[in-house]
Amino acid sequence: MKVRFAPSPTGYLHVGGLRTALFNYLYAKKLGGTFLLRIEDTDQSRKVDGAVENLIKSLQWAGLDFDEGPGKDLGNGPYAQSERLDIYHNYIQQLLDDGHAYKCFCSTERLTQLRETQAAQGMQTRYDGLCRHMDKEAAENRAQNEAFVVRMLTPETGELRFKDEVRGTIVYPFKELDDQVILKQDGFPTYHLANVVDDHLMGVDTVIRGEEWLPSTPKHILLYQYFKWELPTFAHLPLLLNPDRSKLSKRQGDVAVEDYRDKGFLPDALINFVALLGWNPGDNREIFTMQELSDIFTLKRVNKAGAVFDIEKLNWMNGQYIRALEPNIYLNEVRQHLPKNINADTLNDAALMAVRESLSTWKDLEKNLELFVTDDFTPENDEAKELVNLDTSKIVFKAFIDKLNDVEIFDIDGFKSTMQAIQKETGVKGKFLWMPVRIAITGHIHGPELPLIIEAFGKEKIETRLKAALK
RNA sequence: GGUCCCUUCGUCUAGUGGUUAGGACUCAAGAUUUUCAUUCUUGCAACAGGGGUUCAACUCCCCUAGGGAUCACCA
Repeated sequence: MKVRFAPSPTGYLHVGGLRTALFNYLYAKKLGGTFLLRIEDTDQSRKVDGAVENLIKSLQWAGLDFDEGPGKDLGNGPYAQSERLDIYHNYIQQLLDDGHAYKCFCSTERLTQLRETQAAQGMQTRYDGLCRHMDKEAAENRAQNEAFVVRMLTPETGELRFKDEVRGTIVYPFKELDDQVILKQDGFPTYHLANVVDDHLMGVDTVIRGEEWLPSTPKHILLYQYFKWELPTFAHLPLLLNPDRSKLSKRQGDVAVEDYRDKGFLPDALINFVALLGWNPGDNREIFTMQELSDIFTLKRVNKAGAVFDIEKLNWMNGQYIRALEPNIYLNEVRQHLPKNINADTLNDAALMAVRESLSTWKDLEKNLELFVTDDFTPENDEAKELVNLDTSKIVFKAFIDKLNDVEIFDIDGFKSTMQAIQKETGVKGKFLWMPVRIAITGHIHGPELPLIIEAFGKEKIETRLKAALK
């Protein structure tokens, strides 16, 4: 069993592409098959430097390693279509010889004009077949010194019916099919031809791709029939949508996988989130490792309707992942995702642990960590000022300073019992006991749990700030 | 516009003829007797509409409406 992910190198990996790649990957792992990566770079005008490297990097970041593809030749390479031109030419010639394709000399201008008049008349825009029945010999002669493209011949009547694993049987009337160009003037094949030839030659037997390919699937099937090749299984995935339900696109938010990486999302969380878009396990579980996903993945549970990419839920899920990290892994990750303006040396592990529960993404580190790196601890507003200046607060501060030499203050349980002791001594309790201490040492009304702050701050810092608050 | 696909809470979804239509995110309230957060509890919130079929339809069929994709010498 072999599946493939066949993106065109546009410069980055789209999250929709990530979802397609993921489903292919999961399906291959589930069935013990091969996950192949092929680069569909037949459009020279859209070449982007470094796009392939970037694509592979994003795939790897997400944990989707391919078994076969660029750099991993299993005997079916090369895996970039721009390096397979001779192969395509052979098959196109075969189609020509068999009468399943013909050379077309129509100019771009004529075709554009044709489309315009058709559109103006409310007609379907399609090739009018001018070169379709041209004498073969005449065509060969013209081809000697005229530019041409090759079009595949499509039946004029009848219908094509095929089975889609997620949608069931789909029927297209042949008259809807245009004589698709399969070889461009520049000598490159179009997607349709290259895709079919490669899938066959590379042994791909299951095609899992986005729904946008559904309308061109009949053309691909026709090609398989012309070549007398065995048809692969098709499964068209529902689209990922913008909040307005149009196809997920730039302008309405981030679509590149690297954008999500840069915004501080964990690869596992992104994968988990995207897996649940258009697929579900059939029970109420929502958090899955890659292994769990591949164990239970099945095309039968893929939905038909498009799914809105809801960033709110991704945020929530990412927070779940951050909180579920083993402490040492968490610490290591945080240090790698520290904002540039924060010096890692100024932060101890206790401070990093203190902010963990308030993180949704690594990007939240900056604002949450601020109180641990700043020297400013003046009360943030009038309410805060009032609380530190209360008579009872001063009493609490004094009592606290007296106990500063007890080491156990600085661990969580020790601090709690110290506070209880102070409560007993001073009679101050609740909000009036805790808040003044918080504000005196951080300046803020809100923040992580006080014991965690105390642990992270250490004696010296607390002493100076408490003494300052007494004045 | 033609063709094809789709339609359960705002969003992601469960559901396969008989259910108080379930879960999750978001939002609201409460609790965790220090805040925010976390966590927990509770709550708000949906079968697009109309016809059939059936003792019985969210579930099956038809129509309508709405949404989407696609109609390139781009993938």
